[in-house]
Amino acid sequence: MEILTIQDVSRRSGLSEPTLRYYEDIKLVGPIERDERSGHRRYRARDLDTIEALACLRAVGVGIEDMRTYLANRARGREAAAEQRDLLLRQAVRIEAELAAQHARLGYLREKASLWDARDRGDADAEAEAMRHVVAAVEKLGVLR
Amino acid sequence: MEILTIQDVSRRSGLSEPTLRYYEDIKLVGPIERDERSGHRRYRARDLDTIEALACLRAVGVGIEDMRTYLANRARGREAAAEQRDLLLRQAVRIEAELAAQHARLGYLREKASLWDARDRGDADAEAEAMRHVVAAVEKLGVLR
DNA sequence: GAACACACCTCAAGCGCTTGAGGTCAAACG
DNA sequence: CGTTTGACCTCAAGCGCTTGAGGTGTGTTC
Repeated sequence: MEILTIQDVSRRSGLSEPTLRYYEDIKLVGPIERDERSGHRRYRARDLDTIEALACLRAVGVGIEDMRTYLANRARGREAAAEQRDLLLRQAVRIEAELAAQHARLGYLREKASLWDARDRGDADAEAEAMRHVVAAVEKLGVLR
Repeated sequence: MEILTIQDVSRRSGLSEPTLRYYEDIKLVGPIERDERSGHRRYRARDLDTIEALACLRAVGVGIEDMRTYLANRARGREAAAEQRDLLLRQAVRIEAELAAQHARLGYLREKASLWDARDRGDADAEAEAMRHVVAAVEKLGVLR
């Protein structure tokens, strides 16, 4: 029955100390026990388990409300397994879309950079060429119109 | 010399109306002319040009301060071309890193989903197997320690 | 025993927007 | 000619944290 400081938990979970305090404020975790004298947070191993799971979800861009749902499903166990799976699959689909978007963004940046590179070198032909590539990349970005 | 409403600009740039107002508030663009009677914003073609450029930068995750730098470089023209190119390349590198991170995230979500799927089906063997995959995926996520 | 470092605490403000409430103006309808 | 519709306005609060200020507690050093 080990006791962990907020620093320990921060290091092991990858969440910052303010984030850990924040998660407690909004009752996503805890309430966490406190040291009588100092008022400092004292985490238990069970708290760490939960927090590590949340850290993974956060890393994949899951929002607070979905985290609450996740914890609730987890508490219900096998009974809510199908819902849990679907929640995770929906997130996976989201990430796939973002992945495609990132590719388009990268293309745009590279083309735009080479446009300014051509300008820097004073190469008018390369500049005109790069301009066309930028226009094409912007289309893929799907942002304008 | 066409006049554009905020709605026009929103549609063409892909930025929401509140975002356009916000950008004016923080003096990233404008000040934009107003209709005498109604006080509504009236955009000119030059405004739209700037805003479209900002929309692309925003789409690729460039922050407000870097946008300011970008606009300043652009105003300086060829003279600041090298700086402009470097700013864009730095962003490209950032996106590449995020791309790799997204792959890891996607892997984690897929494995975790199949873990809960196994639980849902009550397949203990598949569950144990999926658990190992999850652990491996978490490593790649690089979040816990 | 005083002074320091260090980990922790709380509280408030900032980021880059989004959402919503509440109100104004202009044209169109009955 | 009153009213509805629609696009616009401003202002305030919310999101999910991060950053910073200002203060307390504990353990080590001189």
